[in-house]
Amino acid sequence: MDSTTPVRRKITLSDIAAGCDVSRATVSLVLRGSPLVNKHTRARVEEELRRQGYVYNRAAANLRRRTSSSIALVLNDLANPFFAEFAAGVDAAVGDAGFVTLLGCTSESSTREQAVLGSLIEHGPAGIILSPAEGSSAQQVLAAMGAQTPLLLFNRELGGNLPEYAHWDLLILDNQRGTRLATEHLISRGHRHIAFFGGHRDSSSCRQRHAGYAEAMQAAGLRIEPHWQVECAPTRLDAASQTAALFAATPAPTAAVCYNDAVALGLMLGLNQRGLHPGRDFALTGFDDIAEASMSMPPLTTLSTAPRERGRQAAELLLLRLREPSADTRRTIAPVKLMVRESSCPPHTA
Amino acid sequence: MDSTTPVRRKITLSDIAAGCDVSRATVSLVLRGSPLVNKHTRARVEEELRRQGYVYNRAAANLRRRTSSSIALVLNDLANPFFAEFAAGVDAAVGDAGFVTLLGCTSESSTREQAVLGSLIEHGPAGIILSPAEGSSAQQVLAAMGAQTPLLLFNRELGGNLPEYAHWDLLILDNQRGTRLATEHLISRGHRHIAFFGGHRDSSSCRQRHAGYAEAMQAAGLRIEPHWQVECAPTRLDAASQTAALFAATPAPTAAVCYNDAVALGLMLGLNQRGLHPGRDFALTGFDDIAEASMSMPPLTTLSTAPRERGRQAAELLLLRLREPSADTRRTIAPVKLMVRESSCPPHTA
DNA sequence: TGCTGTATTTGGAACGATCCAAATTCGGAG
DNA sequence: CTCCGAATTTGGATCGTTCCAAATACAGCA
Repeated sequence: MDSTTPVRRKITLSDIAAGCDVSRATVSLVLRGSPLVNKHTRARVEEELRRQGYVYNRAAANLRRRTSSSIALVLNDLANPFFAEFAAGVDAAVGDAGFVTLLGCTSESSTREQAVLGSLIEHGPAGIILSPAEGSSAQQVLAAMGAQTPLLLFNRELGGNLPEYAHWDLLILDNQRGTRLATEHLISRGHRHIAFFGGHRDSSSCRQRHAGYAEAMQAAGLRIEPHWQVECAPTRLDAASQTAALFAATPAPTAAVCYNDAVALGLMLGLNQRGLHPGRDFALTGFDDIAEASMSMPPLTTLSTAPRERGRQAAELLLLRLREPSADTRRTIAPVKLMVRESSCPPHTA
Repeated sequence: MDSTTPVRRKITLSDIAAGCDVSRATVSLVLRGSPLVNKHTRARVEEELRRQGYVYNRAAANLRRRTSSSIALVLNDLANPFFAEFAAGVDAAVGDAGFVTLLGCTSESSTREQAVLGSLIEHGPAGIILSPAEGSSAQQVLAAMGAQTPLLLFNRELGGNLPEYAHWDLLILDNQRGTRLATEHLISRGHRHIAFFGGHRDSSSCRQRHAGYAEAMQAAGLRIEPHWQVECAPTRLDAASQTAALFAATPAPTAAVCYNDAVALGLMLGLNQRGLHPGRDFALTGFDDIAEASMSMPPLTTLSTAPRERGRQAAELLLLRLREPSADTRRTIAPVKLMVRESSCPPHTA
């Protein structure tokens, strides 16, 4: 039975052991590259492994060794390019560390999140990376996954207060500093009437981004008109349709700090529909630096978050925790970088 | 020790059995909802499960039952929104079927693909969904994963000839019909000079899309000038920079069928840079109908592929195969739908 | 040859669940 | 009471690997 022939039964250690007349223990040692085995024996065993087309059964090994070789990744929205890039980064780092990624999507539903966590936890991952669904709470998450498995929270903090014994690390973007930089940049270009556009006030990242904007405005002694603060879903479509709200009263803003790139691109669309040229008649900034940001018309000034890099970082933080299970809880705030492009022009009237 | 207290050792069946004075077998029956156990016993056991905060060890169960509860998903490029949506669809369907998704990204490298497959196969997935990296061959894939595990190929066919005993199903888009429809549409709008823009000729999907274009042109008795066929990487950036090639000789095309949406959006950019207004001075079509297609300026005429739906479909095809391991190999060609939008205007001169 | 120390090899008991055949309990019917 | 069949429960083997203590092989040396 050579390696190109399909076999019915799965080949196990015992098959190999029997095939070259050694014990299972010896074969196991060969598989793990132990220096204990004789060179000659090793060669014979390796030949037999190839010959029978053996595949290692990691689940059985994990059971015996009481270890795990997987990391669970639970995302609120994989279809979002930001999270897709993030996932790619996580998977790369997880793979490099010899683990495998268990994926779960929650579609922004905390009910589904509980179900997904419950299902993944039964597969005994070494740790979990979770980007929580909107409105999911610490109690819910704890109930679904227990306190045994290390957790790294990404992107959002959880509602409710988490139990002190759960070692839950955190990795978030420096949202507040990001929008502060963007706002300061617009101010330095001469804008005085600056809006904050998009996002939902009940998400922690939106609150933080709004805070950065408000901070910069206040520091510059600039007043914020109520109609300059427009909420909308973080999608292009909704952003475009909310554009009118910015111009519903006077004074109209001459620039807007947008919740994220999708919103900013939608706002561009809405501006165009009103006959305004973004980057000439109206300045705006985004957040995320998604692939399209540099390719839009005009190219979008935004904050680069390097999602793939964040993915690697998240995985590495979790792996660190696995190595030191009782180390202090880490709160990591990833820097963001202002990418100045043409959308953040000076005011048209200036 | 109540459920909110962190525990050191993992709770097993035996702990529960000991805790309420029944045998392990009985607890196992309760866990699986067997009708054999007495109502009263069941209640006692369930109470104890809650009390000790038991988590099912699916790996151990799988070992004993010689089953698997995971599906591996191996993608050439997760950062691409098309595949991200696809992955979300796969994960949803896989989850609904009670399986869990094992993720692997190959970054379009067939070497990495082998490594990823080799690592995933050790976790014993019930089946694999693979969107092959460019240039990966049937022999390579077979060597990495063996012939035991059912495989569903998505999106691309493999180079080399696969062994007849491997039951490898296939799900691809109706690429050729898609571009044929797009080309016919442009012809019906009055275009005669139509280019095929973007993609690499060594990918099977690009060849199929080109074939659809050529078929429609030939059917309409239209000649194809050599400089109307421009290759470029399927990215906005490269597409934009290759725009000039279309106008390098006369007659210049008045329209282009693009390899995909990313290329089409890049071409729009390139046209703008040359002072041409896409959708007025030049018509173009894309492929994929990514989220931005309907939001671009002008909105892009393209072929809808419903990637999330394709993900569900892929998962379901694989699950079907699991149920009937020796059924005939299936080759599924998913329909695409022409979405007519403003980018496919009639010729400017007309 | 016998002895010692190092190099290799090995049986059998885990890991945490499930299967299965056999044992036990239970509620009537006779 | 006793006996029978149905309802419940159970011990022990098993899945494929690793661990561990103990067995064996092999050299070199006196």
